Amino acid sequence: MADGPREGEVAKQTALTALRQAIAAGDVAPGQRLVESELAEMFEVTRASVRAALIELTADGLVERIPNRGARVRVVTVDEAVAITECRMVLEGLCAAKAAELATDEQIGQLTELAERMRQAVEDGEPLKYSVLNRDLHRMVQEYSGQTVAAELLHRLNAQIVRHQFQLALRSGRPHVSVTEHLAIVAAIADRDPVAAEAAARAHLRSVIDALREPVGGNE
Amino acid sequence: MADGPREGEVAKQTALTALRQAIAAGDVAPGQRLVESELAEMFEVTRASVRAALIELTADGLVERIPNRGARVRVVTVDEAVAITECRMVLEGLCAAKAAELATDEQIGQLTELAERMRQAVEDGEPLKYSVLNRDLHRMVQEYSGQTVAAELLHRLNAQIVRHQFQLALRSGRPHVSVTEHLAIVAAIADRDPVAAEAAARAHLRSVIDALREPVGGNE
DNA sequence: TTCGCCAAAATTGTTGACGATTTTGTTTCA
DNA sequence: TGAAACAAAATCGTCAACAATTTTGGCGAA
Repeated sequence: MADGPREGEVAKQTALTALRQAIAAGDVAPGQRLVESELAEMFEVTRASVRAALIELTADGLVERIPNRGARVRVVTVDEAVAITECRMVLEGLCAAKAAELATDEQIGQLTELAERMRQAVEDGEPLKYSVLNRDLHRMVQEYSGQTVAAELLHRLNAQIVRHQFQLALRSGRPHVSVTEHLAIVAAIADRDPVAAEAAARAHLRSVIDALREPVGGNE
Repeated sequence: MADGPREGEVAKQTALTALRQAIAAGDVAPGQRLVESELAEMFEVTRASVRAALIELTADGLVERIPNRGARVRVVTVDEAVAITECRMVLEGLCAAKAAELATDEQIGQLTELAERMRQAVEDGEPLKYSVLNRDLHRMVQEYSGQTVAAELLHRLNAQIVRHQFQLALRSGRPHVSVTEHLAIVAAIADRDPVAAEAAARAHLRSVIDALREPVGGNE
């Protein structure tokens, strides 16, 4: 559970980061009511700080606030998750294309090295490790693209669907189809081919969308 | 300038809408400091309400807030405007493609009618009218795409670059090149051709990017 | 019983005041 | 003269109390 204020941090930041983490970790169920006074006591800050944090989280799309009726963690339906992933698809496509244009040789080396580690992780049957590397790869492509605006948008969108992404990662067989798509993205960037890179990124996200739509498959 | 609180509206909403409008209308210069107590007095609300509004506007990317040092309206450089428009490019491409898939016959009728009015406005040399119709068209495509997530993202991105868009609209000759691009988008949607619609939307935004990069041309 | 009404409780919205931090202007010393 | 140290002002961050709103539970009448 969430603990008290961290030393040296201001109150609002305390509440903000604590709430963010609690939502991301699933400590608070989707749809659960977030009573300001409760949170204030829990995080050992005042209501004003909690309030400020809730307003910010609302803007981030993580919580829902109804006037005079309080806040609750927003429930993201599968349809919404699909819509969000469609946006991710085009935005990550943009990043992949720009990364193919702008990445330095050293950055491409980092990417290919990471891709190899991903392949290895799948081969060794380590889905957790693969999941971490997966996240790293997406972040790396965003960074190397130089497109901070798209990266920022993607960061927000990802925060909204952590739950769905988590569920997806648990599906058996998912890493095997996913890894080849990732390798294709890296290969296209290494080839300095923006069009192929965008196509590969979009193909990957398209496959994620299809997986989201499918009924829950067997988990490992 | 902004007036006092509107009857029946809560204080925070008052401050929020007033500030939004003031920034959009350019009543506050970019980079100008936004002192909470000043705004509170100006809008006749308390500091807490102004604070809440500023936090929300910060999340929207309209103002910048530095801890203990206050808020100021964010200045969007040309480079940032380009990056934002690149994101708009892929997102509007997505909307155009989905609109081509999902739009009803009646909605397509609305689009073609609007396109005709745009053509007419350019022919009659009414750039202001064209600008309004332009905005309407983009909104309509977003609505008909059913992609509310993308529409929401685009709404935010547009709010950040109103100043640049305004400057762009004043350039002579701009409507003439822009209108054919718009007609192409509508035509592709009417043809129910998602690929062509996306390509047309992206071509249009690509042209906007090029225009943004050019030094300020002759204004009318 | 069931519906509408009213009062009590819970919760959010607002307010003014206090404390902390940063900036600015001034003084002092090398 | 120039820079460091200090003091004062401005401004943001936090707090506890109060007001307004919504929800909940009970009561009585049809």
